[in-house]
Amino acid sequence: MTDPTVVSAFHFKSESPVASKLEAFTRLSSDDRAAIAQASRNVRFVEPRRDLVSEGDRPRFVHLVLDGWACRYKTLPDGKRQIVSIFVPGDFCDINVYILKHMDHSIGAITRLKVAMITPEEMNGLTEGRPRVTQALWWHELVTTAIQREWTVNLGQRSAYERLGHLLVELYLRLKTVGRAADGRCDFPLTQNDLADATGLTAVHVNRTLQELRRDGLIELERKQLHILDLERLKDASMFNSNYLHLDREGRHLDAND
Amino acid sequence: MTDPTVVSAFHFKSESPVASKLEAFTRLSSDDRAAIAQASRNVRFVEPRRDLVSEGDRPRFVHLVLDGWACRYKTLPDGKRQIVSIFVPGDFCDINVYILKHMDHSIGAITRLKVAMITPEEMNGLTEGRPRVTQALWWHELVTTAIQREWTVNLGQRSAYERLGHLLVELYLRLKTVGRAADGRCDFPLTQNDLADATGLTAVHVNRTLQELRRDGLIELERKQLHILDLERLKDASMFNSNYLHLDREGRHLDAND
DNA sequence: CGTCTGGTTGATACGACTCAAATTTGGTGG
DNA sequence: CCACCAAATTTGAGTCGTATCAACCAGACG
Repeated sequence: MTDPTVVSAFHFKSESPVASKLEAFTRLSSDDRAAIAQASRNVRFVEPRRDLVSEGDRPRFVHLVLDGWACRYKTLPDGKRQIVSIFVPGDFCDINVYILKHMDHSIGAITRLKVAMITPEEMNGLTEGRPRVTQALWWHELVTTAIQREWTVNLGQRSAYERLGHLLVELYLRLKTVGRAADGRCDFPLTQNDLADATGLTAVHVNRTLQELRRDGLIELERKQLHILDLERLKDASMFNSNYLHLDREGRHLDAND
Repeated sequence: MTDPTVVSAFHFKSESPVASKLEAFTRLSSDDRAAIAQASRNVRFVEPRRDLVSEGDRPRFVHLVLDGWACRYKTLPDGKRQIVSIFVPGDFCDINVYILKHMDHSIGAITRLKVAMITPEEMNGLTEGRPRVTQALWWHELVTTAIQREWTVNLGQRSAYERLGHLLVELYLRLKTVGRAADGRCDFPLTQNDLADATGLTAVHVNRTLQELRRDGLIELERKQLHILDLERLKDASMFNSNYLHLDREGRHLDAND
């Protein structure tokens, strides 16, 4: 279906994904950008399917995803797993977590992951005297929890078909704001098992439902590449309203594509 | 089943519910308490089933629930409604919301509601020079989003029986930390319809499932009064792990009851 | 070339939904 | 205090979406 020779053409923006993300909310000065780079110079790599943070850990760093995908998940006593969030480049894991004594969930790498480890002191240094950055980080937190609420809606009210469609649209739009998606296409490293854990479905049912989405001409998904063929139709089919992403910055450049 | 003469004996604590809640995290000085009271003097009442905040509104105040119950909800184009959070006394609605342009959800009163309307300036005045309060508010936000994550798990992985059990335990424990519950008993103004919207079930199924919980001797629920007969068994039955409420303050007084 | 992970298919079972109606409860006014 | 009404709860019968279980297949990798 998709042309297999076209592989991952979306790393063209050399720009920092964090800066891109925060600029969805506000313009940053070059000093702001430099300060962000400065705070995130302590970098660590995590191999795919390994944990970055484990439930019960005492939080010591704020993590910032520089490259790759990760997920936040919780495991129940009976072994079931729920992915509660997905992190893409530019996402902070938990600004201010270090206030808590213990992590109540784990964070795992989906792909090979490049993350910045930021100490509380570095976070303070970053925000001190930079109200724009401080506000942008606040905005980031608010959007993160708005996404969490939308996931609650997704699981509570939408059918399997709508749930998957909604998740695909969300991830596509989030990747787009950090320059990792365009023209309906993006990398998509989640397995059907991951999708199942994120949507509260079984992998078997995810498989059949993805086939339906393909059959309806809404998506192509092959070899870890997602192609949304008709974003508007997919949005409608999944009752997607992007207001919860809060991308409506005043004076924001409106992209013609969508 | 329950003795109908025992009605709502849980308003015995005259203490401010906010202070109680924040003290689950840290000790407050009398100045801290006074400042909180000062910031929350602008009070408004909302009648049951009326909206306090509507989707699309520009946020202007931080709201603080002083008395009564409320819920955050989202409505889908097809008319379905998902309750994504429940607010009980002592809960802030959205610290820092005013950063966003528009609300992406509504907040509705379940009972008659007494809320404080706090301006951004008053919030600043409250936190300025009061690191303990600032930290406590941060903690409040972190716990609120941890609860949101747990709801995602609840909807994604738990059966109807577990979901309802989990929700009842959570609300009981939250009420207990603000002195509105004890001995397994608390006010419980949610209708079965509300429970359905919160758990992603239908009201009919909620009804049948509550009957199961009663039949198993786990709860009594009548006339807006909940009585959890055996908290430990109910926790087990619903795979409840309270770590996400982050009530593990160092040196915290341990209540013998549970 | 064998192994492994991820994806696909088929048959069957069950939890939760739907629709429809009856019953109980709580509030209101006469 | 009772009659009435609307809201909330309860019950029953039938259906459907998604889970379960069990194979099988394809490509990636060492």
